[in-house]
Amino acid sequence: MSDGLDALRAELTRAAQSLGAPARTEPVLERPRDPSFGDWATNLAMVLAKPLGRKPRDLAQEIVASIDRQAAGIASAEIAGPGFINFRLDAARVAQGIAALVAAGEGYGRTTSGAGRPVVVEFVSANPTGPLHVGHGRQAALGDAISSLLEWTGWKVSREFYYNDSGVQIENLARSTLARVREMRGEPLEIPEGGYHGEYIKDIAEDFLKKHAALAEQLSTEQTLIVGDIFTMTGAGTAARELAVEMLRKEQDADLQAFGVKFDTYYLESSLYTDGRVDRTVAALIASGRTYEKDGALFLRTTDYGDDQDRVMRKSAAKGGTYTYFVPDVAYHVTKWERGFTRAINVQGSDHHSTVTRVRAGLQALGIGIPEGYPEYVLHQMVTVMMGGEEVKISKRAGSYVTVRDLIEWVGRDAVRYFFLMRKGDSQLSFDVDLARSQSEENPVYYIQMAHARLSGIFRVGGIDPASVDPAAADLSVLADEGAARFPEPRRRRGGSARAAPRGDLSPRHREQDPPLVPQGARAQRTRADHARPSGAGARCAARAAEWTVVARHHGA
RNA sequence: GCGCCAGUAGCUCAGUUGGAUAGAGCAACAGCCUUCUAAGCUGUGGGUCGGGGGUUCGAUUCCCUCCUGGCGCGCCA
Repeated sequence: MSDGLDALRAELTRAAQSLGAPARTEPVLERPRDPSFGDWATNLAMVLAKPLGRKPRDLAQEIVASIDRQAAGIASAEIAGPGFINFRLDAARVAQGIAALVAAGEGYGRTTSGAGRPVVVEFVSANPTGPLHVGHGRQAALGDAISSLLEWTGWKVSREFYYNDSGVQIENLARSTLARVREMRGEPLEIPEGGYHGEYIKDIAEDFLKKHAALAEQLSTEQTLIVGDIFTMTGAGTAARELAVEMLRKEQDADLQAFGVKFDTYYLESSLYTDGRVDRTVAALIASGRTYEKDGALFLRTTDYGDDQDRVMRKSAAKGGTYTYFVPDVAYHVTKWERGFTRAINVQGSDHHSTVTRVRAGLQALGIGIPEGYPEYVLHQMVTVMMGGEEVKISKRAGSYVTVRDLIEWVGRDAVRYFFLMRKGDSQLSFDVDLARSQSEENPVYYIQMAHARLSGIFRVGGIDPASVDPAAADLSVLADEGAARFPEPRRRRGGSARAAPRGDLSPRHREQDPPLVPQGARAQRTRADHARPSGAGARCAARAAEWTVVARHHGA
């Protein structure tokens, strides 16, 4: 998409070339720190000073003299500071941008830079061992926003959820369920070590009693509870596991639906075992010569790829002889590559950051042409939930942690998503439930909602249908602040001082300086009225709403 | 002890590839408004950019070091 500055760039490039600049010189345009300097600025003269061996300000003089203002679409060019050149855009050019914005409607700002290339974004990827917690919520918000941004810029995005439905956690889930079943049959409750204490396990146990009465009967007379991993457990263990995983997957799906997140694909870790991919991956890694056996365990030389120690792939017989977590994860990422995803992004909590090196090392050791930085990781810091000035840690249903569902019930879906995107992932996030619920200007969500409500109110009172406004018939030159036309670039706030206000600011203070309103037909008149009458409040609302939207998207990136 | 992330106004946070006088919201203070939704409007004050070195014409930004907080350092996931 053109940002309307191509003509200016072309003029600058031409001017630079005529001064003898290196062939690949590309003029960089940026927003001046202080809007009173102008709309755009370039440091071109300073960049050229060194290669040309001349003073920046002299070069700036010649560049300015050389530019064809008409062709570049600018009203003025001024030299400032050590050699910056400040530009003011031509009002007609700005109006063109606004007309283009209105014409493009909701599609404004879309680009095709992704060129339809495939990318898989993996996020949430919870164990099916309980309801989603707040960390999953942050991932869901981030992952979904990243996916939307990629779609917006022309990528073919697949949102993927990886189910860790194998391994020790699932064994614990099955054992916890059976412990609850026995409790319901009158035996003392003994939740196994590493087991799950949440209320939801009781629901599963109840279902188990209904569907597997015979197994439950048998269970109560057994002296020893099931042993072995998910591949060797039988009878009640298998039944409990299958039932629990099924119920919890349904529950997680319901949570995600309530959160408004939809996945394109769900990938089951267990399938990597059943279809032989894990074994094939291990065989390929052994064949690569990057593995060795020690103390009865199989190691991968991850230190060859920057890890601080080699990692166990297959545990020794004494520890069960199973594969460690990252082995199926490597096999899983091979499938992403083989499914044609030349780009893969994983959204995870920073508590998993130690797996990054391991997975990448495994993929490199395979030597099948996967790039070194594959997959990309977006790691986010931890979330704490605050209510009444204190940290909340307990959820009624999950027991030991606050769930996504809790947050949605407390403050609503949109507010939850907004609060998760409000901070960049690198920062720890304190989720203030009271703030998210409050109807005050301190709550950004409420602020945005009010902006929309007030704008709608203005149209309603004015008896105007916004859709009926024809920008082609309107005098857009009254809208000389080009801020809105620069979407999706994050808008720089213009500060509170009068000096900083751009030309044609629609605040009351500036209105009297605006050009007189000359009717050009009823429609045009109404269009101006739409924008001019609300003046300070309306324009500011719109600008702020746009800012928040852009800021939210920006943070999502 | 090692690795990753963070530390910017009273509070919560932005700050793009190294660039001009480091910004916003809220809070504080002053003035104004009481006809369109008062989320009032306008203005003012407020900073050793965690500390100290270094590179550079120029550092919140890059490098080194120290301090503080979070997370991770398992044949757990």
